Amino acid sequence: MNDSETVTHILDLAQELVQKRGYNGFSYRDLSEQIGIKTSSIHYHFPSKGDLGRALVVRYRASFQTAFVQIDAHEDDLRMKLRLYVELFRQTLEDEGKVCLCGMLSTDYQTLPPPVSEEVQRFFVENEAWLTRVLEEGQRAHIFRQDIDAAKEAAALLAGLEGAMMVARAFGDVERFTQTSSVLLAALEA
Amino acid sequence: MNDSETVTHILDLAQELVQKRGYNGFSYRDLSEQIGIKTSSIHYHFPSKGDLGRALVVRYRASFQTAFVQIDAHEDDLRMKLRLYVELFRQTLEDEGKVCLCGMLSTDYQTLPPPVSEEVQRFFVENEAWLTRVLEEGQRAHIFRQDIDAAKEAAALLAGLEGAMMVARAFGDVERFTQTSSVLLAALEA
DNA sequence: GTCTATAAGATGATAGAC
DNA sequence: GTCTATCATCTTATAGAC
Repeated sequence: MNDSETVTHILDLAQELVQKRGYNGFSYRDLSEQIGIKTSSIHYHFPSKGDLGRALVVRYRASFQTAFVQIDAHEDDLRMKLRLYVELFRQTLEDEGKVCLCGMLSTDYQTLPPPVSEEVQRFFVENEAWLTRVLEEGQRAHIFRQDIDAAKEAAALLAGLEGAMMVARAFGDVERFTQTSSVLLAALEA
Repeated sequence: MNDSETVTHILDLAQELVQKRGYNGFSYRDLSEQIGIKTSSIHYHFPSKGDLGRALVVRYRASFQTAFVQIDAHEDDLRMKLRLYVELFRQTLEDEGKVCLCGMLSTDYQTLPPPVSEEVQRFFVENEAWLTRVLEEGQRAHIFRQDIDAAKEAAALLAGLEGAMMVARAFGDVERFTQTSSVLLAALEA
C-alpha cells in the first residue's frame, strides 16, 4: 500500500471526514462524490472500510512521530516543547473544527474493526511515551513539579487535550481549547 | 412526552447504545430487536431519531441535576463533593465500558440534528457551573489553590474527565481513568 | 486503475389495519 | 399503541468489462 496520488487523495479526505464526523459518519460514497471517482475504485485501493481506517491511523501515527522528531531537533526548552505539542492539536481544531483522529476513533471504539482499534491504542501509547520523556527531563531540570508521576501526568495531559477538543468544538470555540490547555500545562509547573 | 414503561425502556436502551457505540452507531432496528417491539412502534413514540436523541440528553441532564442536589444535600466536604462527582463517571465506565452520553455526542457533534446538539451544549454549561461553584467555595475555604480561575479550572476538569473516559475505554482499563482523575483533582490542591 | 452493473442488507421513515 | 407492509435511500462490497 504505497501512496499514489489517488491513494493520498482518498486518505486525506477520509481523515478529514473521520475528524469531523467520526468513523460511522462517513461512507465510501462521500469519498466517491468529493474525489470524483467511483466507490468501486476506492474499494480497489482499500478493499474494506477497516483497511482504510487502519491505513488512516498508521499514517496519522507516523505524522506524530515526525512531529516529535522535529520538536526534539529544533527546540530545547522543555516548556516550549509541550506548547508546540499542544499547538498541533490547536491547529487541527482551528482547521474547520476537526478533532484528533484518534480521539474521534476512541469514541467509535466499540464499533471499530480490531485492526483499527489496535492502531488507535498504539497512538495513545506513543504519545504518552513522548510526553513522559519530556516531563521526566523537565523534572530532572527542576522545571516541572517533583512530586508528580511523569507517566500519569502525561496520560492526564493527553486525556485533557482530547477532551478539550471535543468540548471546544461543541461550542464552536477554539479559545475554550486554548484556555483548558493552559490550565493543564500550568498544573505541571514547579 | 411522559414516560410510559415502553418509553422508559426505549430511552434506557438507546442511552446505553449511544454511550457504547455513538449516535451513528445504533439504529431503530437495534432498539426494536432488543426490546421486542417493531421499529414503527418506536417511531410512534419518537417520530424521528433527532426526537429520540433530544429526549435522551434532556433526561441525562436532569439526572445530573438530581445528582448535584443529592451531593450538595448530603456532603459538606468540598474535596469529597468532587470525588463523588468523579465517581459518577467512573461507575459509568465500569458499567460495560460506557462513557458519558454527552462526551459521546460531542464527537458526533457535526452530524447531530440541532435540537440535540443544543442540549449537549447545555449539559457542559450546567456541569461547569456546578463545578465552578464548588471550586469557588473551596477557594474561599482555602482548600483549593488561590491562584486559579475557578471557571477555567472547572472546564479543564470536565474536559479531562471526558477525555480520560475515552482513552481508558480504548485500553479497556478503568484504572486508567481513576489515575487520571486523581491527577486532575490533585492539581486543584492548595 | 477505473468503470458499469449489481447485490444483499441496513436505515430512517410512513400509511393504514387492528 | 402496536402491528404489517412498504418506501426510497444508503452502505459496504464484488464481478467483470475496458
